[in-house]
Amino acid sequence: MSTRRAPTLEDVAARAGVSRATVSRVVNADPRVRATAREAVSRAVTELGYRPNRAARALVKRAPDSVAVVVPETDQRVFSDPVIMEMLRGISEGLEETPLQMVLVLGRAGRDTDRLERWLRGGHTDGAIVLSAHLDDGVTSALSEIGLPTVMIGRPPGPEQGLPFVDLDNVDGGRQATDRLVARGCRRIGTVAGPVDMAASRDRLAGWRESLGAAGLADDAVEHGDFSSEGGRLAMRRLLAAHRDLDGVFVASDLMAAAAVSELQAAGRAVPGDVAVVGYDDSPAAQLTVPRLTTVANPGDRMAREATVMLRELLAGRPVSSRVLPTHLVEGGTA
Amino acid sequence: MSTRRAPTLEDVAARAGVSRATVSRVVNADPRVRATAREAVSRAVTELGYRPNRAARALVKRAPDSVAVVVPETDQRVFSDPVIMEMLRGISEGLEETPLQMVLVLGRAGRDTDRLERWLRGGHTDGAIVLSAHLDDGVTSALSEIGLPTVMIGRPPGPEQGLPFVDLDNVDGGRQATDRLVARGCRRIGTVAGPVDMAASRDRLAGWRESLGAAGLADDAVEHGDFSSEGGRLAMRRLLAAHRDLDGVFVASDLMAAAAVSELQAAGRAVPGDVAVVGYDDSPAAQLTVPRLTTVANPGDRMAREATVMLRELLAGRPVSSRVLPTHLVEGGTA
DNA sequence: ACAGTACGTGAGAGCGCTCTCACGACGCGG
DNA sequence: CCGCGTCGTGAGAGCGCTCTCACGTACTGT
Repeated sequence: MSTRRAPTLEDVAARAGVSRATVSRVVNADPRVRATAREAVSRAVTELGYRPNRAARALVKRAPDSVAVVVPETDQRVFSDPVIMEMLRGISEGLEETPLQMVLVLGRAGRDTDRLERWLRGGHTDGAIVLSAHLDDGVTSALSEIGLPTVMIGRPPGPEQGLPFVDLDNVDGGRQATDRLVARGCRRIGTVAGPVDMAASRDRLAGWRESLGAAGLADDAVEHGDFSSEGGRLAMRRLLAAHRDLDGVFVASDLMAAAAVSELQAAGRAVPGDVAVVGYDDSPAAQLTVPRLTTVANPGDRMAREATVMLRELLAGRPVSSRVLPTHLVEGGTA
Repeated sequence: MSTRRAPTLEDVAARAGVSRATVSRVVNADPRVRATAREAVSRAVTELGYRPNRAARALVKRAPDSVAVVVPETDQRVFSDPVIMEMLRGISEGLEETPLQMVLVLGRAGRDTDRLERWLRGGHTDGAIVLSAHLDDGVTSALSEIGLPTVMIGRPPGPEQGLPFVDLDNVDGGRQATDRLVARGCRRIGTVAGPVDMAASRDRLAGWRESLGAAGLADDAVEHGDFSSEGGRLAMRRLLAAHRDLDGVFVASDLMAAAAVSELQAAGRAVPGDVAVVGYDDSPAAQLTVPRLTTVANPGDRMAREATVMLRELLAGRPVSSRVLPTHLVEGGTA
């Protein structure tokens, strides 16, 4: 019943009748080992159930082996955000072919910042990817100070910390969405924007303004939602109450857009007949609406994947610069 | 510009004028070091920016240092499930005070099972926690075969693999919800159940049946939804069409319940006046409804936290048995 | 005054692995 | 038949850390 020591290279070597070095070569697929020796080793490995000790290996080859994925779980919003999961998947896929492990670090800014910072300083990982949908929470400044190779997903709000980021072009996304409404002939275009403290919301709103400005239309019909379904419904209701002549609306998230569409229909407006709607995210869940939402692609997984590429560059000692990925409109039936 | 070697214990020792052992003691907060020595070391540590090498440390103290958190991302459903995030947070919190790192492993069953299994066999971590909201995907059997200390969150559907699990008492939850409707005087009670392939849905449905059976009421008003808002709305619509005399509904998730409430209201039924509704999850997002949902607590974070406790027992070599945590009704205004 | 007992410290042996280096056994051309 | 290159292999030196053990040194009690 004693938990017997795990077999080591030494044990395998003894069993196979070769030296440690040879076993190491076989395990690491070094070609210059005679076939007979290789087989003997392989047999010994399986017989003993040998598994290389990760720590020992990491100790000697000083290569990076793990990256922290920091999710500053600031509030309930992030929490229910499917995009977070999508990004995690993107990172996971981007790291798939590398020996890098993805160490998840959750923490609520404010409450956990100290702990988080201490942990990051602890040198547990060789790099970090920060999902920063939010206002600066102290973590980013800590990271840039520590000097840990870091990539931010989503342009950090507030002053630049000098950390490279990947982001999607939310300004252009908002513009494309609104351009579509304009091109359709809408003259009175409102927007259900996202939370004011998120860079993505602000950018989409800016894009909406730019498009309207270029078209010479008014840009005063704005209501903010919290990116949730219910928030979208309420914002749409307020928007409609304040501007009864609305014939087009850009809603800054699909979840909100789906709710907005049903709110409009409940109010007796045909979509897109009376009011055209463009959403944002191209999220699968919100594509169940009838008619299917016209929306803007917002591939969080691609962004995340890009972040892993950048981080690997950093780990290799090469400098990287921030990237802003293009978005595009996804055709649907609501605009 | 050469990437100079990171400072080691040796360097710190030299700078502080003590031995490696003393530095090690200071770093590890060993009390038996004279204050003066301790200060000298601390100073040297900060001056040099010394950070202990995790690999070396792990090599010598053969203590477990990381656990895999396997999220079998089977389909879109999990993806948008806020409960997953809640569980991740619970695990994160449960591991907070331990040296264990949380290594996230995402993988879609089927497509990624091989890769996942290979990875798990690779011995990258010392244990695993599996978020198993789904039908068996091969990962669990692999884990029980490998012998890696593992705890499942959510009772695995299908045959027991001998792996310990934590779960919430969904049968009792369904029963409590329905008992409430019965106690309120409802005589014609339907349910919007969850997906048929999930243990949690099946258990809640079973609880609903038990309660109705005990009360001598019919249990034929059943519709299934996919746990999404839209799915709940549609299921409610079908349920109402099939059973116009409904005076009570147990909806197996808050997201669906919120949609069901608005669907009922749209159909001209007062809630809870004409039809009483009980949801499930006590999710913050779905608590925004007016009136506030009467629902069943479903603390994923507590379950996850319990899983970390169990895993730590396993890692310490002690046997553990599965646990089913109690749930309770949360008062609201819809029943 | 001396043994006994802390207590703080340093020397040094590993932990399991990789990797360089050297060495013997070949095969080749001259 | 000798020198040379090639190939497969083993010996052994670390990687950075922890931890045991032994050794002062400074207290106690008698």
